[in-house]
Amino acid sequence: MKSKVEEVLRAAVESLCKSRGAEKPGGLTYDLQPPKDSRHGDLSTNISFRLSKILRLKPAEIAQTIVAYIEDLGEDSPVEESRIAGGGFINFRLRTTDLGALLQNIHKAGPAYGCSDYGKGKKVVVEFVSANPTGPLTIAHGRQAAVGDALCRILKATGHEVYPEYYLNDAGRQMSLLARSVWARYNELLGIAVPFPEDGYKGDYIREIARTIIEKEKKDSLLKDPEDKAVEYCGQYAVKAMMAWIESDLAKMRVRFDNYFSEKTLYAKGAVEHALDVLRQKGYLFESEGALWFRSTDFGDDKDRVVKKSTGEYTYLAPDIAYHLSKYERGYNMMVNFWGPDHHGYIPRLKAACQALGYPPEAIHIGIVQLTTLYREGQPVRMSTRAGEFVTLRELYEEAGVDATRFFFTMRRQESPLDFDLDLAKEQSQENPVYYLQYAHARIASLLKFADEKVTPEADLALLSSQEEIELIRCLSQFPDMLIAASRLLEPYRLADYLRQVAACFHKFYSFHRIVNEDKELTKARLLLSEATRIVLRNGLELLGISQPESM
RNA sequence: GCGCCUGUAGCUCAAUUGGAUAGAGCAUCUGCCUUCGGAGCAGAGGGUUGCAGGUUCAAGUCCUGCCAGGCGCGCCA
Repeated sequence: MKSKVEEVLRAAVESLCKSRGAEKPGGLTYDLQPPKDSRHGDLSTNISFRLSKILRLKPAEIAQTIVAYIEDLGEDSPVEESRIAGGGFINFRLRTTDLGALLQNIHKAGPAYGCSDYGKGKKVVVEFVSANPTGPLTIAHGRQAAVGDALCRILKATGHEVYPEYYLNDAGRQMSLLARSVWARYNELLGIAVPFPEDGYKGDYIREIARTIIEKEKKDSLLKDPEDKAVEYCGQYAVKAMMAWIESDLAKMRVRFDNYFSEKTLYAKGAVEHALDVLRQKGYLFESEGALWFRSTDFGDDKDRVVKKSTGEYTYLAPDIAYHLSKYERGYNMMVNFWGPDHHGYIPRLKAACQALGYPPEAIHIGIVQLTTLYREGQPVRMSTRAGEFVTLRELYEEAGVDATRFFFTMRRQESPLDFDLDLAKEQSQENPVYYLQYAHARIASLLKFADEKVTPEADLALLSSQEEIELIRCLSQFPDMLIAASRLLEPYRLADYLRQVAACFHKFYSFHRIVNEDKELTKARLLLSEATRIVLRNGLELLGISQPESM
């Protein structure tokens, strides 16, 4: 529908330009969108304002010419009415027959309604969570998981080829720290004193892992090995155990990854040296003070960065560059990373590295998912990683439920910090926004069951003429465009917000109008509208990873 | 000190990226159940968008300067 209006608008502008003897302006940008206030119409454009500079005419005059052109089309015009308001905005009201046809399309498309080919040709790797396997997932990771996964689902629905990926830091200093922590606990449990590493991991789960090693490996068998071998074994065992834990949390949260990309394999394949070679060949590496540097300032970073220390060791950046080169080499033409806020200073240097490797800057998206503060009885819940006593993601979803947890995590723009009200999330009542959506879905499901009549697309949709009905249809019509916006801006919260609107429109419609009534034709039309609403709610909730109950 | 982010109703947040009278939820108050699910609906109050300038047809949004808060600033990961 929108595209038809767009076409007509373009033709009108062309004719206007011709009559003024002006060139058709090439880089003209303008909006054609549903207005904030729906009383203005179904679609609204600011094109006259944009044209007025170029054509040196008053916006109102331009608007009049365009409206006249469209009105001359008569029956061929896709709009029923065009109006000028606010000094030059043009508001269009669509033909209601088109709105009715929309319901039939939704009915026909079913689960596919909302999908588009907007992202056609985009092969996108989405990297998120990527928590170090040195401890359980925290609620910070949980939010990244919910946001990242929802985004993957949305990107997929809008036609992107999507590859969710988890970067597994299974090498480097933190790994050896983990290994030595487990080793120390292992010995401790056997009554042997081994000094606990400074900055080691002190959580109880380390002791748990040590305990399982003792149980599985016949008590003290590790003691027979040379110590470095035993420590290495502890490390490997611990990573496996941690990842099993992490993966089971992710599965419970309905978060899917295609690939766990191991940092260790980068070293094994010589990928780090390879990546540095690529940079060296392009002239972005130099030596200074005995270290090897990457000239990231060529790409807007505020200082150059060391990639290989004077000791010969790599910095964290080096394998990361190699990892991102591998994304490039694996053929992805778009890259999305979600990181925690502690990494935000790291963005410029990695972006610089990606550009140096040849990624076009517009294909690189590195977003920050801000922290979550839990509230219980109005008080923030203290979290401290140092003491080893933190609220894990598991504790959270077991207490609040996966549906509420996922919804709360995604309902706000990800780059603003989130207050998570535990009491509210657990409440099975009107205040809880998750239930508001799910209730709407359940209500429709039960209604359709009650109606005892199959929903058919053959209905006289002109009968749906009340304000509440038209508002609802209009709301449903925006689903595909809304998903495209969420994709383009990489902001899943838009979907959460939109679904609340859908539910509100439906509840209003439901309380104003009796759906099953004596008028058979009207009943048919309203049932089709109800079913279309259910389809949008179902598809939308599915994209957020939230269940769609038939009854509650 | 330098850099980045944030500041919108009592609270938590929106505002289609420069568009029309700044909107939702919660909280407060007032109404609505003999009929399809009241986990719902209708209505009311609540704002100098941190402050002061500037840019233009149009500024919560852009530019400058202040004020307040958060984060980052290793040959750490």
